[in-house]
Amino acid sequence: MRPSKKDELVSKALEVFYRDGFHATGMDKLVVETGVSKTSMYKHFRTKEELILAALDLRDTNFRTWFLTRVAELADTPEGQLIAGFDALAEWFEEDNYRGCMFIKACSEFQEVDHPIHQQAARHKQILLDHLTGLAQAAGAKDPDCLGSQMLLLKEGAIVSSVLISSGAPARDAKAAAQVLLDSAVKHQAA
Amino acid sequence: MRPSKKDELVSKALEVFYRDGFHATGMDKLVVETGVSKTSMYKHFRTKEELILAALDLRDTNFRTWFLTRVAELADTPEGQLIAGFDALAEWFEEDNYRGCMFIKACSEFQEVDHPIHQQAARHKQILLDHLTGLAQAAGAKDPDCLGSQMLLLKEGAIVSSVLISSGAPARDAKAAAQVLLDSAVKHQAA
DNA sequence: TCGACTATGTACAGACCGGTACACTTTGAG
DNA sequence: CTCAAAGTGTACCGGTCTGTACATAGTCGA
Repeated sequence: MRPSKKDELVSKALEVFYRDGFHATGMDKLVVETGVSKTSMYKHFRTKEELILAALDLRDTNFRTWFLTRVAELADTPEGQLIAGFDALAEWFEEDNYRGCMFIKACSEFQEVDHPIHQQAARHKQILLDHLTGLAQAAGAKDPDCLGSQMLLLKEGAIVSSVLISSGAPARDAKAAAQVLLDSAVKHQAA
Repeated sequence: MRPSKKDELVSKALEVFYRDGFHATGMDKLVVETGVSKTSMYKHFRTKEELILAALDLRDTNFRTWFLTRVAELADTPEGQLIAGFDALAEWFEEDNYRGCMFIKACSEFQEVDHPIHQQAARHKQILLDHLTGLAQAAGAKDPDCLGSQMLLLKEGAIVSSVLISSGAPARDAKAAAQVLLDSAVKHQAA
């Protein structure tokens, strides 16, 4: 099938970028790994940046789909889902090829705030934030924006820490923290 | 003076690496920015990696010195210092040239866990973690390891979020979260 | 079978990478 | 002043980067 060819390239590029980084991955390496010719590659993507953006877009879709699905499997109340997110993270951290958050890395390598890659990463995080804020609101938190932001903080922190200390432990600590914050925010509401 | 020349090179390299990233910064650019010749540069540092390690070492010293000093100025009890750390972060986020955490970026660009650069970054975080755990213990937390880890999680999360959304707001949310966690951990202890 | 058109592969351009060879300038001892 | 040792600047190495020109192979209507 023709259209899947491009998707296949993006998928493979995503894998290599995630594994080796953006600047450290040359188009030559991608050409070798995907098996297509350079010409074909540049037919589908005019520049490397366009390929990176496509890879990030795929990553955004994949990750959010996986995360939302997994969380929905683990819990069916807003409160439960906020907490379950950290169990999902813990599972992610245990994966063999876990290398941290691709969007954090993208922002590390492309730092200018107005860079398309930076902005795409920011968009991804914003969507997650909106989701968490929505859950916080549904859970009846006193200040949903604050609680949502805090949940995201804990998630980012857990991701970064898990990479830096090569351990899944941060997910557990983050989950415990989330529980305390959630209880506090909801209790405040009730009081 | 001889030793200061090398320090000067490291200092300038640190600035450029922090601003532009590691892979994106070539030795040629550093040579131009520092004004020395390439030969001199390679007299002081045998490889680029050695220069990066020296820059990270300087960063480690500078950051920890600044952080500990600032926190000590802001509070003089363990509890107060745990919270004041987030005020210090907020000030950092407001700096003009703020670009996030250099060590997170280093790990993003050099992902192999056994890479010297990765390990040096991990060491930096470990020292911070030990410090925070110590404060948590002094504050009388029930589980100092957990609380210290959570404080670090919130810090990392705030740093990452502040970069991704280009705002200092995460520091405020992280501080609020830290206060709740601290109260909870200490109250548990008393109960 | 032909011929126009599209997709692919190869080989290369021009710039830049980390790193070095070597000629040069400066310095200090005698 | 002489001369060797140390420090400096320039020009360059092979390799790799992103991106392209061009020749070839495959496809489809007539």
